[in-house]
Amino acid sequence: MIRLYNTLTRKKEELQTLEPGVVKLYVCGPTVYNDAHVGHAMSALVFDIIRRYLEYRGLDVRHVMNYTDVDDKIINRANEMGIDPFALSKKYIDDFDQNLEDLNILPATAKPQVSKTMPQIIEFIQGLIQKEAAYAAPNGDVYFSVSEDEDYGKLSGRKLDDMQAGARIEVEETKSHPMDFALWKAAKPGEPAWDSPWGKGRPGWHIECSAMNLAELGEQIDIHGGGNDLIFPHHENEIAQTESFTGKQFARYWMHNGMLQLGGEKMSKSLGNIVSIKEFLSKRDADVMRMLVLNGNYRSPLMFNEETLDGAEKGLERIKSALKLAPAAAPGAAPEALSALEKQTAATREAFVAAMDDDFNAAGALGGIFELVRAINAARDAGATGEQLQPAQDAIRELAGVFGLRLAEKKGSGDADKFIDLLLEVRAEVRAQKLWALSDLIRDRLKALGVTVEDSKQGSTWHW
RNA sequence: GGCGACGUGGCCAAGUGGCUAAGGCAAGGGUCUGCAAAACCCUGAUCAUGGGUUCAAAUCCCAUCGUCGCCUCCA
Repeated sequence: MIRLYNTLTRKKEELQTLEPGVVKLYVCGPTVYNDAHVGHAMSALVFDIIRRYLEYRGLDVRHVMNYTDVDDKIINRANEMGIDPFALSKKYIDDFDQNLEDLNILPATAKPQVSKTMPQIIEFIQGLIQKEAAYAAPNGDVYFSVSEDEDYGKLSGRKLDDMQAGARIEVEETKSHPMDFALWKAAKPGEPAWDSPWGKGRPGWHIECSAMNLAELGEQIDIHGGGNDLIFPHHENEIAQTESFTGKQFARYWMHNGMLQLGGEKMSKSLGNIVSIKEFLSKRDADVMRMLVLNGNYRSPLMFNEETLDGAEKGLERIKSALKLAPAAAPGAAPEALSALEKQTAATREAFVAAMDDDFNAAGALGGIFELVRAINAARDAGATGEQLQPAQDAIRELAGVFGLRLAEKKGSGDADKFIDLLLEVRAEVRAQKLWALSDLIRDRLKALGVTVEDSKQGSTWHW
């Protein structure tokens, strides 16, 4: 039984899907006007891990992630750069797709864009007007009427009366309630615009997700996800729109990831404390970012700094250490040692599922994996053969695979490999003659170049 | 000011009523090694603070302090 924390009810609930064996998952994607940063990566990783786990548990996941490609920021930036807004958004959509691939994130099964969903958006707005949940203002704007919505505020736990007190002073005259939000914005000169019953214009931010959800997944979905900074107003408004339109419950479960913290505050474009995904990947392996996410709780803030990244990277190395082969001459481990390894393998598998079933507790599941790592390394030290280690190592690969970890060996510039091999061959001769000073010099100089040499009775190995 | 989440060893963090409070990183000691590295073994927290409920609380309730997010665009 899979349980997950539902923002709507503030409780963990059992996952019961609308259709047996199928999970309809919608995750809010980025507004594409700039390089995506590691905060976006966190969100994408969280839901990738969730998706992979649901699939591991035998569920068919229909995963939709949208691109917001019509927006003030895109238009402004394109104008600044003197280029077409669609050329700009296209570039950043391609970039983001590449970022996701580099991070080993499975592509969504559908990736709708606002600019390609315009008829459905207009139809949606018309429907809301017909139901008197929305109204067109004289200037060509269309607003959603929050006071017509009985349970507005249920996701974020806000009440309209409370919010009015803090509402901005400069309320637009055309709104009948200060909290009403735009479904359609009348075109201003120089902006991309589409024809509509209310004149030329473009959609507001929230309506696109409601319309794309409806178009891709239908009136009701299982899980709606996104960063917790979207709870209000974005997700609140999505609920208001869709439920007013369909008269049915929209998403059954709302899942929100915590914010990535850089220097004690949320990483965001507006604060300017950004590390782009591209920049991150030029310095560290994609697995490191994933480890960082796995070691935390997806709902909590995630500390992103050199110390936590180093910890994640070392932890990753530790998991990889379990995959090292047994020496060819291994004599075989004693029966007690082998049964301990078998026991731990089974225990780790069991702990993994138990932890992940409980609101995707990856950190707990990871703990079990590390215990198996220790058991494997201990068995190898105790003389286990490759064949004896195999089942446990397969379990590591399998479970790490569910997490989306690649566990690939670090790669240097491939051309150097055969020269390093050659150097170590020569060094082996030097060592045979017990010329330790020279042997150590080679090892130290290689270390300075990023190559780590490890000596053992069976010979020397190296890695980047 | 309002709403929400949270505060576990130096750092990251699991655990939400009851066996010895997981695990990773860092640190120290040891085994192995010519020396290192890797691996393995060993060492440390009574759970922000103060009350309360209970036979029993890190785990429930109240208060205080602190951190973060949202209330404007944001993953």
